[in-house]
Amino acid sequence: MKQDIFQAISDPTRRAILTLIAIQALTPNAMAEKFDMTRQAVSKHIKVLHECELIKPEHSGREIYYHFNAKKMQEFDHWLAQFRQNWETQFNQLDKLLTTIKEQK
Amino acid sequence: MKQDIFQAISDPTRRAILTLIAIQALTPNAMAEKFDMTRQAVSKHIKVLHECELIKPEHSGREIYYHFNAKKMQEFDHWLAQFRQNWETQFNQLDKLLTTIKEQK
DNA sequence: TATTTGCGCAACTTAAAGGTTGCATATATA
DNA sequence: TATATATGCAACCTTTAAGTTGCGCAAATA
Repeated sequence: MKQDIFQAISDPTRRAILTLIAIQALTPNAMAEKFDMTRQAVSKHIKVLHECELIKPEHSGREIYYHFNAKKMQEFDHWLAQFRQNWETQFNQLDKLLTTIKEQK
Repeated sequence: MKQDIFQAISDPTRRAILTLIAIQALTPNAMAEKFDMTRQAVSKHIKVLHECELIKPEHSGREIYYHFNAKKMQEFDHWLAQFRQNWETQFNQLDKLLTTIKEQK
């Protein structure tokens, strides 16, 4: 099944993996040591992250180092962009309101 | 159950609702007309979005207009921030590589 | 070569999530 | 006041997702 990037980051364990990976590439075993679950469980999360290209494997003998794919993470940024103007507007309106209250004093 | 903002946006229907709401506040019925599902199904999505404060209700008689809460959406932006530096770095490295290749020609 | 180690795949269990229908409540309108 | 409309809540069904155990394969090592 083709994974969805939004669904991929909805899981807290996967978000933790991404945070780890963003600092340094790790093998599945290395990741599993950080979490209170079996290696296979972590491996399933890796599969999800890999399928939606949030991480990239680098083979080194029988070990696999997974790297963070920042480019893919930018898809969020693009999705968020549609709301960015929205919250800037809301804050400008808040500023106006605060200024008005100030002037009334 | 306290809803998680990441889990809330993982659903495509809820993302569509947010996109609609960001432009204009809507009632549950108005939203339901946009989707191919029952009003109750949409209502459950509204409940999820409301519990994690991504939308805010405004009562008007027997109708309820739900507004987009941009401030809450910024939580994503903050989470993304930890990766932003990361992808900027990766792109700088790409720039360096391209420059090197150019110079070799 | 025999054995250990790192990894992925498959089958299974359990919990959660998205959808439905039905019903209760509050407001608007005839 | 009687009726229609807008909404939320509860019960139920079905699918999916997260976790487990067990197994097979490839690479490193004794």
